[in-house]
Amino acid sequence: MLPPDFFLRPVPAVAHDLVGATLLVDGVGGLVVETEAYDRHDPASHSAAGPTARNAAMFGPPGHAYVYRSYGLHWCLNLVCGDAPGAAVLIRAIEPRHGLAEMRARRGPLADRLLCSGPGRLCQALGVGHALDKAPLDAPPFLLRPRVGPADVTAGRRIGITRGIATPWRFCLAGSRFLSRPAEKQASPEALPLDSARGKPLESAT
DNA sequence: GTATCGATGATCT
DNA sequence: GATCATCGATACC
Repeated sequence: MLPPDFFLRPVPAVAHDLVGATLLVDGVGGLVVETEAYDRHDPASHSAAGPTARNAAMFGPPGHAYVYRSYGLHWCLNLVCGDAPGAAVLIRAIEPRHGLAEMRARRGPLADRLLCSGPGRLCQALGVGHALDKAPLDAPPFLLRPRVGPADVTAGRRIGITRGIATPWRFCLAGSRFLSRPAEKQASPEALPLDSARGKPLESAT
């Protein structure tokens, strides 16, 4: 179980700390390896324009799920959290650890690395759908266990959005083979000259 | 390896 | 009518 106030902190901190946590739905799931943070003052967020029927869960109590349909065919799972209403963490990828047979039955006979490597894929693999919108995360079918040891977590730009693209609120477990896409290179001081020559440096958040 | 495109439907302008 | 917090197939390098 997670500490009671785990979800009451600023969204980027929660998104960061969810990397390495274990997430199961009816016993099926594994290690969270990729997350993204969204909040009310974020043009990329569903909550940016205020409460609507779809995003109601984001304005409800933290510690509950926000599940929405994406592109008409996929489901995406968020964990509502933050120190103000309208914030949530999108779960983008999981390293499959439990219920592999169930996942393959739902997803097809795919390679393990393709089972949960994307927000739509993981929802299909774990059986997450609209029925779990607004469901509490501290009760069945959910099971959330915090990360045990230290983890090497990278921050980078979020994926698949057209606004707020500079905000580095995507968090990945470094070196994981189960990400939806590779993590961005981290701007370490020594590598800066090389990285700058190769690509654009991250712009600052806000 | 990257690029592009169609599926498909709720949501919002 | 346009826009998606996506995925999988296909074409090409």
